[in-house]
Amino acid sequence: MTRPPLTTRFEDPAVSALMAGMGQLSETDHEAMRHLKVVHRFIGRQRSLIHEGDPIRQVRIICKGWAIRSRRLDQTRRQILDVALPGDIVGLHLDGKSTSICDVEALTPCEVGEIDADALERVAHQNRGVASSLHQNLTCQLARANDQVLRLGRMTAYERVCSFLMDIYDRQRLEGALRGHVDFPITQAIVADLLGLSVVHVNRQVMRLRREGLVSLQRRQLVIHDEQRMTSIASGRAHMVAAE
Amino acid sequence: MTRPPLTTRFEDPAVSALMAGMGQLSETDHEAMRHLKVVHRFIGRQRSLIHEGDPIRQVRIICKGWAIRSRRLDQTRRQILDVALPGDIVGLHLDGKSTSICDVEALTPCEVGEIDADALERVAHQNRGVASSLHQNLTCQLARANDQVLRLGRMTAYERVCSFLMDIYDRQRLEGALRGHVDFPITQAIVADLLGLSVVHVNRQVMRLRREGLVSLQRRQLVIHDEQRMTSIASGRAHMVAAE
DNA sequence: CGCGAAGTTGACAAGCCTCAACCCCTGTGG
DNA sequence: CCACAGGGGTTGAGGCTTGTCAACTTCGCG
Repeated sequence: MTRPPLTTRFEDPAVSALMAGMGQLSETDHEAMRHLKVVHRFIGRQRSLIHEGDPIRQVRIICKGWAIRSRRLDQTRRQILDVALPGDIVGLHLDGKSTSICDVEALTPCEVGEIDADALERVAHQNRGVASSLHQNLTCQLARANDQVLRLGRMTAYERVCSFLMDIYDRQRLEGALRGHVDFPITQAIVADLLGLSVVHVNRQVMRLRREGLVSLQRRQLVIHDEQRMTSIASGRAHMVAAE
Repeated sequence: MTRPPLTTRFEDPAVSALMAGMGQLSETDHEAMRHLKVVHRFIGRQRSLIHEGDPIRQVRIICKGWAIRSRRLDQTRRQILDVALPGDIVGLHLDGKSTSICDVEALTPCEVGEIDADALERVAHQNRGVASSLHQNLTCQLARANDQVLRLGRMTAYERVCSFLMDIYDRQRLEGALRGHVDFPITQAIVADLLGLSVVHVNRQVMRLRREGLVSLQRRQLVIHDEQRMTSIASGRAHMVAAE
C-alpha cells in the first residue's frame, strides 16, 4: 500500500543520495539543491513505480529499498534491464516525448523521492556542478547498460551469474558495506530475467558456485568467499582453469 | 591511412549533424554552436578511432561513414555495443575519470568531427537548448542500449536479426532515405558480434529471411520487402504464425 | 587470373530450456 | 498445535537452439 507523501526541503535523504553520487559540488550547488522540493512516496514490494508509456515529469531517486527496470517482449518473456539501489535515479529512460520506455517495480518496499524535472533542470542550468553531476549519472547508467550487453551477448551462464553477483556486491561495498556479507533480496527468478536465462539454469550455476566454495547465498544474504577468483571469472579471464 | 585534419568554423557538417538530432534550438544556440572549433579527421576502414582506456577530451561526431563501438572479453570474444551512423556522437561512453570504456572502430572510411569537450560544455552551460540537446542525445543512447539488452536477453536468433535489420533500416529512413533499399556495409561477422551469435548461425537466419521473401541482402544493400511482418517479428509478436 | 575475404552448407556437439517432480521454509487459519 | 497453501529452490530427463568444425563456393579486387 502507499502511505501519504511527505514533503521536505532541507538535507533531504533523496537529495543527499543524489548528490552522493555526484562529484565535487560547490557550496552554491548544495544550497540550490537544498531548495528543491522533494515529494516522498512509499511503495510496497512488487508494486509498480512506473509503467512503460507513462509520461514522466519527475526525476525519482530511490532513497530506501531496491527496484528493477524491465521491459516485456510478450506475456512470457521479460527482460530486466538493471537493478536500482538506494541513491540511484530512475525515470531517465525516456523517449523523445518524455515517455517512459520501461517499467520500474519495487523489489523490496521502497521509499522514493520525486523531484520535478523542470525544476531540477532549472537548477542544473544555473549550477554547473549539478548539471555535470546529472550528466555523469547518465554516463554511468550508459556504462552499466554496456556491461549488461557484454554479459548477455558474450558470457556463458556461469560467467553471467558471477558477474552479476560481483556487481551487486561491489555496489554495496562502495556504499560502505564493510561486513563480509551484503543484502541480496533477489529471487532466482529475478536473476533469470536479468541474465536472459531460465530459472532452472540459474539455479544450476548458483549450485556450482556454492559447490566450488566461491559464494554463499541464503536468507537474502550474499557472501563472496573468493573475490579474486570471482572477479576473474566475471571478466572472462578464467577459462581453462581447473574449475573443480 | 589518416589524411591531415581540417578545421572549419561555419556551418560545419559535424555541427549540422549534431544539431540535426537536437530538438528546437534557438538562433542564439545555433550561433554559439557555429563558433565551436571542429577538427575533422578521416579514418580508414577498420581503423580504430578510440581504444578502451583512452583518455577522452573531445566529443566526436560521425560526419560520414559508419563506425562500431565494441568491448572485448578475451581474444576470441568480442561484443559490439552499437553501430554509429552519420550524425551520431561517439566518445560519451566514459567512466568517472573521462576514460573510454569501449573501442570505436571505423566500419567504412569515416569523416569524424572532433569538438573539445570542455568548450562544448561551456557552450552547453550558456545555451539551454544545446544542453538539453546533449542530454537528449545521451537519453537516446540509453534507450538504444536498452533495446540491445532486450534483444540479447530475450529474443531468438531469428528475432534478433530481424530486429537489427529493421533498426538499421529505420534509422536510415529517418535520415531521409526514400528508396526501397538502404546501405548495409556490414558483414555477417559483424552482425554476429553485435547480436551475440556465431557467424554460421547468423547466416542461417539471413537465409531463412531470404527464403521467406522478407528481405534482400546483397552487394552491401538491404531491401525490406515486408515491413509490417518484419516489425512484427522484431517485436516478438509473431510467434505461432505459420512461418513455413 | 588468382588471391583473400565473405558467405554457405552439413554434421555433430554443447549449452541452455522445458517439463515435471519434489523439497523446504514461512505464514496463516482452524 | 497442526494442517495447509504458496513461494521459492533443487534435481533429473529429454529436446531444441545455437555453436564448432570443416569444406566448399562466391564475390571483390588487384
